[in-house]
Amino acid sequence: MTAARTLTELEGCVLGLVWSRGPCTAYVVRKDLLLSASPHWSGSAGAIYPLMERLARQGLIRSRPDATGRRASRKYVVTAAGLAALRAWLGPPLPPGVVGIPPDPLRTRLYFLEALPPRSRRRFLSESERKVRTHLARAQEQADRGRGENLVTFLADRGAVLAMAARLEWIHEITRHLAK
Amino acid sequence: MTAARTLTELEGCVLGLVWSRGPCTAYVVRKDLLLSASPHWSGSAGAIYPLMERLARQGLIRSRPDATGRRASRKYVVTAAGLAALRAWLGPPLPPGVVGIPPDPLRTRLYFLEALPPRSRRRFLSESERKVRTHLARAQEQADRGRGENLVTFLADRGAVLAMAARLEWIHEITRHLAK
DNA sequence: CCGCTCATGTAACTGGTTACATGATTTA
DNA sequence: TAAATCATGTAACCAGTTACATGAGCGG
Repeated sequence: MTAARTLTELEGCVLGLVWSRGPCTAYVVRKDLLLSASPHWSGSAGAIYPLMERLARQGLIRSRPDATGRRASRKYVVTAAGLAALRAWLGPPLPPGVVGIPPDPLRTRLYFLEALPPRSRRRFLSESERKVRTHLARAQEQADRGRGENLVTFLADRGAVLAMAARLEWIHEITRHLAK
Repeated sequence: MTAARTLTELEGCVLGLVWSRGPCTAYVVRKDLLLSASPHWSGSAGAIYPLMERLARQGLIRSRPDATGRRASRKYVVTAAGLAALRAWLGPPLPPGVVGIPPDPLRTRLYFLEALPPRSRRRFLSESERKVRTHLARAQEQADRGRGENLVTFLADRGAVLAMAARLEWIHEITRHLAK
């Protein structure tokens, strides 16, 4: 257990997943990320396995060999130090990177919309509209599915729904302004 | 000019900035990122200078020595190949990473809210509310400032405003549900 | 002239991606 | 039993961060 570093987003998230899943393998955590509604979480093996070793070496999670399978496998649990680190990562206090304007690759691109010829511009907007609408519907389904289960998870999923709904409204606003 | 890779978000953004600023130094680009409303763009020198060299080596931007100063300095412009690469990066087509649910570190944390003791939970929410509100106001100001200038820039800034407004609404929703 | 900020970098480090390897388990 | 998928990794690479260096111009 070396000196406490500040956790990256992925580290904090993985620590949180191990906390919420109880004793679980690295693959369970990985799957959660792979199946996440947001494409942001890649859940690549090359990220997860070394990361969890790292957390274990720092004493934030502990592993014991998994008896059930024939193959080498370990189940992880969060230690007391791990819970403290998770809480510190969660905040409060909430740093600017957490509460400030979040990144949005679609917004980033929009700043340079005029670099596209008019025809592509229109296609950019119509395709955005269509695809964002689709992803919004998917987010809505996910939230509805988890409605009865865990309230906090449902509320977190609602965040994605509201974010996508706002994005869709925004695209409509843009289209109106640029149609003239 | 080696074979075309797909650009990273930062590369695409920098290419776009050089395109929109006309001939400009690396520092001008860097400043734009440093002064950006979103904490996502760090604009660290160690990222920008090598990145722009990279783009130059690929023939996407071209530099000529800047005559005005005594010190070594170069101004960059986008080449024809650079404009093509910029347009390809902008899309359409828009990949899932661009139109899908964007990352939000606050939402990520919310999934694990129950790992906090009740008192911290309430502080987490009240601090979120307060800080998101502040950042929303700042985003609003930025949009208002650019209102008369460039329409597209204004509309892009509006995206940040709407995203933050949605976040604020979301926090209120959470607070209502958890107060009971 | 001294110190401060501007401006242009560089070097070391590191977290995450991509691609590969491989044994175990299931399915056709 | 052959093929596909599950599950657990590993190795090379790379983009971006942190921290440092350094000269130019400017305000006192």
